[in-house]
Amino acid sequence: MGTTGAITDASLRAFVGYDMKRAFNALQADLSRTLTPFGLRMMTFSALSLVVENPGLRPSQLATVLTIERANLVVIVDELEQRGLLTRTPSTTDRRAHALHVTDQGQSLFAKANRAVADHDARMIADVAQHLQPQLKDALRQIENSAKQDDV
Amino acid sequence: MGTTGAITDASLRAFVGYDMKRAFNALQADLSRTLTPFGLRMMTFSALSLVVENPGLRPSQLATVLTIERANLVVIVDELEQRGLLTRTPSTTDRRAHALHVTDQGQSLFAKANRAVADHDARMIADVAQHLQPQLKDALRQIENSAKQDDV
DNA sequence: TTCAGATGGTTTTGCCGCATAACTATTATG
DNA sequence: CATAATAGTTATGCGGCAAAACCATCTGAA
Repeated sequence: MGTTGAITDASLRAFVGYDMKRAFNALQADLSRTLTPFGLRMMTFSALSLVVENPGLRPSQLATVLTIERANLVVIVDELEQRGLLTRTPSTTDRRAHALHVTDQGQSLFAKANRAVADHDARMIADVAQHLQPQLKDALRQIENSAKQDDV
Repeated sequence: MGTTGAITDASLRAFVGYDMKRAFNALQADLSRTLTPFGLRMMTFSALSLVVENPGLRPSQLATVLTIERANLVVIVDELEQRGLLTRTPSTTDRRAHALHVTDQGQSLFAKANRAVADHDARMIADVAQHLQPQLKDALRQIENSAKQDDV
C-alpha cells in the first residue's frame, strides 16, 4: 500500500467547495439508498414533492424550480405518470400547457418516502451541533446565491 | 406565467440535503467557469493538485483519495499526461505500478489555476459571516463522515 | 386581423461523472 | 509453487444534464 507514507489532500481541503463535494457525494449515496425501496431517485422524489406542494403546476414551472431543462423533465414526468403517481392533464386556460396533479397512490407513496427522507436527513446532520444547523442552512443558501449572481 | 401564484419548494427546503444540492450545483457551475480558461475540469484540477502535493503517488492511490474508481482515473491521467502536465513513469519497486509526477508545465499551470480557484472559493463564501466559515467546513466534514459510516 | 416572435411540450443527441465487469501483468501468500 | 490479491487498463452502460430542433399554441404589435 502507501509505502511512501500517507497521501494528503490538505491543499484541496482549504476549499469549501471540496468539502462540499465530498459531503454532498456521501449524502447523495445515502439518499439513494433511502429512496430505492420506494422506486424513487433524487429527482423523481423532488418532482413528486413539488407537485404535492403545488398541485396543478405545469412542467415548465417544475423544471424552473428544479433548475433543470424542460427537456429533461419530460422523462421524469413520464416515469412518474407511468407508475400512476401523478397525472398530466391538459390545461383549461392554455392548450399548450399541462397541469400536474398527484394521484392518491402518489400521495400515499410520497408520504412514506418523505418520512424516510426526513429520517435520512436528520441522520446526516446528527453530528452537527443543534444550534449550528440553522446556520448551516443559511450558509448553504448564501453560497447558492453567491454562485447564482455570477450566472448573470 | 404563474397565474395561480408563486411556486414554493418549502417542503424540500426543510432538508439540508436539498439546500446542499442547490448550493453545490451553483458552486460547481461557477468553478467550471473558473477552470475553463485553464483547460481544466473539477476532476482534472483535483487530480493535478493531489499529484503536486504527493509527488510519485500511484494512480490507485489517487483514485482512492478522489473516491472514484481506478477505471475512471485512467482517462483523467491520460488527459493530463497528453497535455504534458504530468508524467506516468514505471515504479522502480513494483513493476505493476506507475508513479505520477507533475511536469514543470503542470506545476506552472496548477499554480495559476489554484489561485483562480482560491479566488472563486473566497467569492462563494463571501456572504457567510467570517466566524461561521470554519464551522461550515466542520459541519460539511461531519456530514461527509455521517454518510460514510452508513456505507459500511 | 394578421403575422412574427415568444412560449410549452417533446424528441433527439451528446457530454460528463461514475459504476461494473472483464482482462493482463505482476506481486504476495499459504 | 499454486492461488489469491493487486495495479493498470479497456469496454460498456446508466443517470444527470445541456443544446438543438421541432410542432402547437399563444401574444403583441403593425
